[in-house]
Amino acid sequence: MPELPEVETVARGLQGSVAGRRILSVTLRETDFIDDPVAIERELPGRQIARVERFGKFMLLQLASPSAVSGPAAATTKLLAADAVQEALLVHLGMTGNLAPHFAGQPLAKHTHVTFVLDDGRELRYVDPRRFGRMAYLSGEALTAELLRFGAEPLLATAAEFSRRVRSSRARIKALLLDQRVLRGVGNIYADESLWSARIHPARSGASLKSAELGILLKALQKILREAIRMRGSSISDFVDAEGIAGDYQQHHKVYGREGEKCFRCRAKIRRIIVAGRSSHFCPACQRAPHRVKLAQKKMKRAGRRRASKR
DNA sequence: CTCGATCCCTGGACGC
DNA sequence: TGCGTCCAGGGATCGA
Repeated sequence: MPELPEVETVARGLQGSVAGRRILSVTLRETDFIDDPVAIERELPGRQIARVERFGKFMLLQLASPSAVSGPAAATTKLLAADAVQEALLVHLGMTGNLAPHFAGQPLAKHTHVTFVLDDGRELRYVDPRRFGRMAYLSGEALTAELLRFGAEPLLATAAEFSRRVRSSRARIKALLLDQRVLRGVGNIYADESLWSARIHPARSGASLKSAELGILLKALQKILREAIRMRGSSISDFVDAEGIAGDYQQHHKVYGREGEKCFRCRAKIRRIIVAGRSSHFCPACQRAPHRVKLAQKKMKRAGRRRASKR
């Protein structure tokens, strides 16, 4: 499941392997995950991939304008701000997406939905069994508007702005971490890992959190994301990067996927509950439940006893 | 505003 | 071996 570190790993790989290449032609197969397939077929052929960057969980394949001179200079032009990008192919990997170059002669993997033929005998192929991904060609104001929907980059966010966004909401912190309008790029794994690190229960409301706690949480999140990027992401299910290499960070998960195992800090059993519709892994001893969760638990226990005594 | 529910989709795990 | 069922979760959407 590609989240920020996994997408960063793929984007860096593509920046190294396909930036500067020109797209000669496009072949689409399944298109239900593409915003406007016709626009892709119309706009991409003949265009040069100037640069590949990550934006939240998206990859932005920035396109050089058709008249631009190809070559190293064009490929290394640094994009300073999202609103400076004129045209781009947005690619979201969803749960099972993979975007990687292949030699043209190689057989097509099952679920290959998009093929971009490149000018060097390779093809950039998008493979996505579940099609939870998204692909869109956007330019100008439409591109700007799309990018503005998202919150701060987690690695660049300041404690003050993070704190402001979280504390003004009564939603649960787990939901807020997953909300791409608050921070862009955090998914289920890194939300759980950072909450464990900061000893915050996933069901705490944003408004209930102290600024100091949120400062610790953001620092923890940033440290975990940087570490995960260094290890090329977490490979659970079958994530591999643009070179086909698996990540290693899953070896370092402290709570994700460890239900029933012992907490590395206090040896209590890691629990899994559903928060914000997602599996949430946490240590019940290190991450204290908010009052209303405790009340709900008591209520359930009372109900359980009533049922038992009726028989 | 925030919630849960539902849907999208396939593959892997699991029980029988 | 095969078949049915459940689950994984990022995101959109809808009604409460």
